[in-house]
Amino acid sequence: MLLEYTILGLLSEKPMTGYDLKKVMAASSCLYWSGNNNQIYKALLSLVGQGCLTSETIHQDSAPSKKVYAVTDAGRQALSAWLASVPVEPPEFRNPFLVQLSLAVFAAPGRVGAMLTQYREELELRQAMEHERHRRRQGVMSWLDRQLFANLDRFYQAELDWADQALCEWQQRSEENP
Amino acid sequence: MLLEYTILGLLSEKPMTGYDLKKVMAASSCLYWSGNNNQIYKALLSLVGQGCLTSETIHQDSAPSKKVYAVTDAGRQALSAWLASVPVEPPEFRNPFLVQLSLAVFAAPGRVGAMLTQYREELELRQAMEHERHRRRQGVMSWLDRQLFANLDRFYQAELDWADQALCEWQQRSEENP
DNA sequence: CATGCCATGTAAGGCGTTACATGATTTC
DNA sequence: GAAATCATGTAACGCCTTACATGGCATG
Repeated sequence: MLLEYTILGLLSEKPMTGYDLKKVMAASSCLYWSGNNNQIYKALLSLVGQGCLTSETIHQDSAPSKKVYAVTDAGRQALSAWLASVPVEPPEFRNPFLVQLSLAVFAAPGRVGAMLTQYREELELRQAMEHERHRRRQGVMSWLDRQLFANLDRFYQAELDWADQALCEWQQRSEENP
Repeated sequence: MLLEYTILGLLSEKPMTGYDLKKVMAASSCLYWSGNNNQIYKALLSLVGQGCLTSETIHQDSAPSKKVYAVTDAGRQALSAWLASVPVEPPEFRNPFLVQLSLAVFAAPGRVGAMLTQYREELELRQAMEHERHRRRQGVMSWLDRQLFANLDRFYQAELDWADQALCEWQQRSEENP
């Protein structure tokens, strides 16, 4: 559902092919789908069937033919009707590391410190990658882009702060109960 | 995979039935599976097949028979081998609200303010629920429990702070470009 | 000569969810 | 008398992922 409306939204800005959509999704940090063919091409077909999109086939000489999709009035209406009706959804925060950590505390306490350190490093790496992406686009960031970046950055920062404190408390605990 | 090892971990603390596991998962905030029958009973069967669990059927007079599962030595070994070998996994943060917001900025800018406010309220509610759970268990919280709570709380707080700032910046922007 | 990009699509399967089915006992 | 708890399991389905298939063109 969300994916279909997302496609509708992306195509509202400018008509695109399925291949373009795939790249946009892969490049975005908030569009969390993998951007795989199966979903995108099926969704496009479905949206055309619902009258929300039109498709125009363009033949190219030095590349395979492509289908450019554009949003219809019905599509624009469907999108805004949906936006007006859906309740805001809560974020879902799935952290397999927390599960791993819980298991380790009982089954391999010796590894807890190393795991926390590794987690920290992983987070720092990802945060740095996001910062790099941000740096490169400086100047061409819209209000929305800035908010999306800020959201992700706060998330990473919160996790990093947590990891620091958890590691600190773990070391204290290890000294007390050796 | 993770689910199976999680079950192994939970049963390491004490033998339980599938029904018990379901309740433990539903009660946990870091065990993000819905705790549905289909997965749990299948996983238990699979783990028995792998020799990681034994099951003992217990007949009860005033309730249906139940199967109590316990971890074998092979199971304990499999768990610690896995813990020693898996790399720490990064958190996956899927926030459908960010997608909704992105769409709204273009397709329904008039709703953006209300959406941010609603998101804030939703977050506050969930944070309050977590605090309540925390308050009730005060005193019986292990180091791990405290860390898991702290992690979730930092997450909510980061989102709340973000929402505040986004709302503030949105209102400023609205005044500048009316 | 290999790799990668452009571009569309299909196939197979894993993971996860809700809902269904059963049936006795306890609680309001 | 209705609803929840205990307890195990099945069925159907949706979502999402990887991998496969095709084939020309460009780049190193």
